[in-house]
Amino acid sequence: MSQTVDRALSILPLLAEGPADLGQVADRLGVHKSTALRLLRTLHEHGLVYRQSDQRYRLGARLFALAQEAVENLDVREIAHPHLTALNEKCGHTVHLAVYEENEVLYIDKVESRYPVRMYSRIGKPVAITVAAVAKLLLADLSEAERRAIAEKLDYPTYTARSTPNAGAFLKELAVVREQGWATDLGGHEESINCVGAPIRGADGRVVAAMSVSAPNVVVTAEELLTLLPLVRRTADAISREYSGAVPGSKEATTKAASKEAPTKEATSR
Amino acid sequence: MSQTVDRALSILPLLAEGPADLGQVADRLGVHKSTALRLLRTLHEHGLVYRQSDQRYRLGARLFALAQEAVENLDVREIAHPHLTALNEKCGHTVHLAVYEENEVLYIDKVESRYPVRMYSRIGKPVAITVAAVAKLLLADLSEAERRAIAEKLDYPTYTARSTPNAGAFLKELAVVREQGWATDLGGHEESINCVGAPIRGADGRVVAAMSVSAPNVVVTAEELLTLLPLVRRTADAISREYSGAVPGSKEATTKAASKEAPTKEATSR
DNA sequence: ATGACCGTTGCAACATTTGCAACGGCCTTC
DNA sequence: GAAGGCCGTTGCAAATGTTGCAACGGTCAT
Repeated sequence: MSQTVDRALSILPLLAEGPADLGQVADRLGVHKSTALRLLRTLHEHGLVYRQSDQRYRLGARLFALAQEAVENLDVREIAHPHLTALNEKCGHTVHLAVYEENEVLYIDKVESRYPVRMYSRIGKPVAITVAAVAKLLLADLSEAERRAIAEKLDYPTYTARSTPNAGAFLKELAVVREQGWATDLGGHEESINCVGAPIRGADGRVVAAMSVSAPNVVVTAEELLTLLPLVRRTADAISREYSGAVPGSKEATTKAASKEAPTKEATSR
Repeated sequence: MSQTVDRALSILPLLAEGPADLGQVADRLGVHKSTALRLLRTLHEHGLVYRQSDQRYRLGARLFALAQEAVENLDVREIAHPHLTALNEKCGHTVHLAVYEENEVLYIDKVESRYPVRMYSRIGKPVAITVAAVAKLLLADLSEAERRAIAEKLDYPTYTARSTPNAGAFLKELAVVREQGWATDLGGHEESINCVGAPIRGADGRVVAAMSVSAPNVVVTAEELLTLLPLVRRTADAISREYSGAVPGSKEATTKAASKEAPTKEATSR
């Protein structure tokens, strides 16, 4: 819609691939060097882009700060986190939390099977959408039209022999997941890894996030992992309750945002 | 420099505070709703902004994906290398760069005491983890639980009389290193070789790599080598700064001459 | 049903952005 | 050591893209 901004923002994914100099940026944007320079300068002023000592550009620290702030503002994550760590302490395996947004499923939290986390670097990663348990859970909650539209657009990579092969199989699987209220990924992404997952629902009953427990074959068999299902579902339900029940006030789930939002209007400065 | 882009980017930190609707964004930008709408649309197309079901805008998913990708493609070695060679030219000794990975510490770069190097044959080699300065630096940053777990599992070969003898001594040494922010290896690996090292930290303050300067006794005594410590630390800090990217608002004092940095943000029109 | 609020769109005037050409620094090459 | 090439940078005029306005349609509360 806005050409200038569009060009400027196109620089970001370009730089995410690796550092680039002015000429490269200008070329890939299809604009003059001078134009690219001005865009980069503006990005630089906002800290989204950083200039290294060899004069090449790369993504800047502010971007990470923004991403982190955004993650923290996702209140599902805030509420879920203690439950996830508790679950991890009980079963010892890796626990994931994911949300659906704009045709993507992303991990927004993770508790490693050992360490107490802080790995902000790992979260934010797009999920293997056609096979992951959390992805199935999140997509299964969409309307049939949406599900079909998305299923058609997806690629179906054959990670393993058990990967979802095509749109038809995927839609069928989603229907099953939708019906039973939980999902698995048994070696569909990596041959030796199994997952069981359950949905987290908001006050209106819609799925707002999904969680899963993952473990390698060599530690527990798929059958053993499935025995954790009740525990996983109970945890997910506990999160759901807390998530939907926490806000006594108005309509929806935007908990703390509403509290200090309304009065501010002039309060900004520079 | 570019007004349009400048406005669009100003929306991001605004949204980081919490979700906002079109009117709020327009007000705080000081522009018309229609203008704000078009900017938001462009941001939305690029996934930097997400529109929740109540029509308000939030920071979007691609922000995470970008940060994630950037982190993965961030090459410490690439950034560090010029600094390492510069240090080598100043002091003449061998300079090492190492990272921790999967219970191992590996050299990932090395500048020989003479030649400008391309000795990639040596790098990739596991480090004597119980004695090397870089190993101490990398392990010292782990959580106490992790440190202990690793210390227990390690062997403590007696390379020399000064080698770290056992887990207890190692943990104690790690505590010291963690506290003082630098490390040494005085004849712990080879009787006649001394090292001083310093950590390289990422944007979140965690140690992502470690560097050290090594020299044989016959060239410089341990005391003389220690006089290089400030230089080593300064180099490591410079690499850290460059690795994490610049801080947005303030001035930056990274490398050589900050020749023409004058144009502050006041230069804008109106 | 009425009014208010909010997001959205087409349009014309305007300001902003764009590409160009030229400069200066740095490095390699002859 | 000079010549040539490469890269980032700047001022300028043309023109393209952006802006604010006014009006529309939808939703919600009165």
